[in-house]
Amino acid sequence: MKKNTTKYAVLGLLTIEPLSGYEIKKMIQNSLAYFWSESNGQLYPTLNQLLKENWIVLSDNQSTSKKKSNRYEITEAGRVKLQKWMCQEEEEKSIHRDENLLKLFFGSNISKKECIQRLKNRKKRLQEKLKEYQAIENKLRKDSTSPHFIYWLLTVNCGVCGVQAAINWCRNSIITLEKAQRDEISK
Amino acid sequence: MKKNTTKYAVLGLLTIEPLSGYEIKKMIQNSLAYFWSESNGQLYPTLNQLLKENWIVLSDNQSTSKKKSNRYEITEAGRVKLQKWMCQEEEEKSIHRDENLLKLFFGSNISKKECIQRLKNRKKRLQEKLKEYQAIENKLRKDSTSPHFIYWLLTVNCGVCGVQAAINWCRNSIITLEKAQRDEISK
DNA sequence: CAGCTCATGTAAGGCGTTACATGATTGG
DNA sequence: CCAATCATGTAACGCCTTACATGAGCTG
Repeated sequence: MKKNTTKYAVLGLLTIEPLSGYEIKKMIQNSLAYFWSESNGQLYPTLNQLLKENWIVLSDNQSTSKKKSNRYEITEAGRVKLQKWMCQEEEEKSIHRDENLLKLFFGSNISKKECIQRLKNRKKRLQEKLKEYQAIENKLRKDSTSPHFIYWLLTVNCGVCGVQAAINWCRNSIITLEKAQRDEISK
Repeated sequence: MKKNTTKYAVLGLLTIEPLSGYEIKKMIQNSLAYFWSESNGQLYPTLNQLLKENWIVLSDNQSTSKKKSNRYEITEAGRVKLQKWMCQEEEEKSIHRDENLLKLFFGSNISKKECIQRLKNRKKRLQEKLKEYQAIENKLRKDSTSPHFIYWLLTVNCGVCGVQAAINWCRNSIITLEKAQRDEISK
C-alpha cells in the first residue's frame, strides 16, 4: 500500500488558511523546504483528487488578485481524515536509502585522502545548512503568539539537531580517518 | 536526471567478493539494512543491465551449492565507474520528505496530549533502533582486521549518532510540550 | 513427498520529478 | 508592448515496491 503523503501535506496546510495550489506551492518552498517538497505534477492532480473525495472544496471568497485562481478550503471530512492520519503510528522505517552512507561503506575502493576530502566537503555543506535552519528558527521566534508556534519551532529544531549531529559525526569521522592515514604512512 | 543508485550498491558489494543476486539481497538485509534496501524487482533487472554494460561479468567459479546461481564479478570498467561515482560531490539534498515532521508541523490540529503520546512512542521506537545499531557496532568491532572495518564502523556510527540525536530531540520536545500543556490548564 | 530455503525473475502500479504547455495579469 | 510573475495543468519517464510465478535442491 502506498501513502500519497501529498494529500496530507495539502490538507494540513489548508487547516492554516484557505489557499490556492500556487500558494500551497509557495508556502512549501518558503516554510517547509527543509523537510518537505512538492512538484506541480504531484500537487495539482492531488488537489483535484481531494475535491472528488470531498475533503476540500472550492472557496467562494475569491482570491485577492483578479486572476483566476482556485482557492480551496478544507472540509470537516478532510479535517477528520487529517487527524486520523496524524494519530496513526508509523513504524520507524530506517531511512531507506542514504547515498552518502553507501559511498562511505565502500570507502576502501578509494584513497583515505579522497574519503577525508568528501567528508570535509560534506561537513561544510552541513554547516551552511545549519545556518539556514538557524535563520528559520530565529525568524520563527519573532511570532511566538501563533497557535502553530510551538510545533513549528519543534519541527525546525529537529532539523537543527539532526544537522548538528551530522556535523559532529563528520568531525569525528575525519579525525578517525586522518589518524588511520597517519598510521598507514608510518608503517 | 535520475541516478539508479542500485547499480552502485551492487558494484560496491561486488568489490568485496563475487556474489549472486540472491547473496547480494541477503547481504543487504543482513549488513546494510539500516541505511539501504533493495527489492527483487530492482535488483535482478539491474544485474542484467550491469552485464550488458560490461561493468560486471558472470564468474566462472561456480557457487558452493549445486544449484544454478549466477555469481557475478566486477570488471575493471565497473571498478572505474564505481570510483567515479564515489568521488562525485552530491549537494546536500534536504531529506525530501519526512512524514514525522510533517505530522508535527500540523500539531495544532490535535491535542497536546496526543502529540506528546506520539513523541513518546517515537522515542521508544528510536531507543529500540539504537540498541539494534549498537549491537551491529559491537559485532563489527570483533573483526577489526578487515580493510573495510574502519568504513563499516564509521557507517554504523553515523546511524548511532543520528538516532541518539533524534532521541534527545524527542526528549526535549516532550518536555517542551508538557510544559505548554501545564500552562494551558493553569490558565 | 511435503515443505523449506535457495534462486531468479516478471508484471502492475504508485509515487514523484522534470519539462513542457498555456494563458492571464502586472509593472516598467 | 514586453517581460516577469501568477496560475494551472499534462505527458513522459524513472524509480521502487509488492506480489506473484517458477523451479531446483534439501531435509525430515
